[in-house]
Formats: sequence, C-alpha cells, structure tokens
Amino acid sequence: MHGSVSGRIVETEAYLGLEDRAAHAFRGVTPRTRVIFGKPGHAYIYLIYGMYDCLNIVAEPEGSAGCVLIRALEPVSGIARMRSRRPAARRDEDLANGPGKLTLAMGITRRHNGADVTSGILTVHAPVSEEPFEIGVSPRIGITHCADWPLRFFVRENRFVSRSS
DNA sequence: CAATAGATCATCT
DNA sequence: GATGATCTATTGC
Repeated sequence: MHGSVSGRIVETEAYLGLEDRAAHAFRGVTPRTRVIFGKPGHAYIYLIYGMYDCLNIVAEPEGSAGCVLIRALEPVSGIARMRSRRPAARRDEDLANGPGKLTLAMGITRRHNGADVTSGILTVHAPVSEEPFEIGVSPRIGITHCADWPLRFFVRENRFVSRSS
C-alpha cells in the first residue's frame, strides 16, 4: 500500500471485563467504556496520564467487555512518516515500541475512538519474514491490580517489543 | 546499568 | 480531588 503507515503487531495485552480490576471496563458502562461494551473490531482509544493516547481493539461481542491493547509495532511501511512524527527516535525499533509511542508514530488519536478497525485505519500484516517465531507470555505492564495475570503476549526475540521478557 | 521524578488532564468518586 | 493500561530525562550506584 503506497503512502500508508503500517506494521506488524508484535506485542499486546488483554484486558477483560467485570472480573478484571485492571481493566477500564471493570466499573461497568460509563461514557468512556461505552465503546468497550460495543461491537468487536472497533477501536477503543483513551488518554493515559494526560499525555498519550493508547489503542485497543474491542474483542468481545456487543454487550460484554474485553479488548486488546496494542503495545508495539514492527514498522513495515510509512517509516519516514513515522520518523517525522517522532523525530527523537534514533532507531526504527524506537518508533513504536510502547503503546504511547505507537499511536504517535501512526498518527492515531482519540479522534479514531469507536472507529471500525476493519475499514481502513489500521493495516494488519502477516509476519514480516517466513522465520518461525514463538509467542512469549508475561504479566501486564504498568498496572497495580491483577499484576500477576499472564495477559501480555509478545513475539519472542523480536527487537521491536517494548521489553523482551 | 537501575531507580525515580515530573509532565499533564480526562475520567470517575 | 485522586488516580492512572506512559514516556523521557535525570540521578545515583
């Protein structure tokens, strides 16, 4: 795709519903969490720490809560544009190796909240190479509740993840 | 290296 | 009014 900013997702975290104290949806439907309880395949985007937007994909049927936080991306196309949005990044692997950096590099903001992800704002890539890879599992990063739940998933040995274990 | 501090604001109590 | 699914710069060993 010419001119598009795209990449391979290499790190995610799952956030569940009413049983997951770390999830925004834990407290039920509010103006903010409305999207999480909506249709799957839509983007839930929120502001974190007053500074960064984080991208999630709603993953449960309408009426129940659950989403996947997209934490890191291996850039595939539009790398020059990502660099222009994140001039401080010195290496390609620093462009989108964290949820806040990722949205910055891709130009995704809360303006996309609720958007249908299957209709073009994201391009999902198959693995970049034919090399086999393994999926690592670990606790989620930066949370206080349910801190030991193994709900972070990442491509092992991949240098674009935010941390390797 | 590892640990800590500060920036900054929408959301919910 | 307190909190937080982050990031960067800075301090200290």
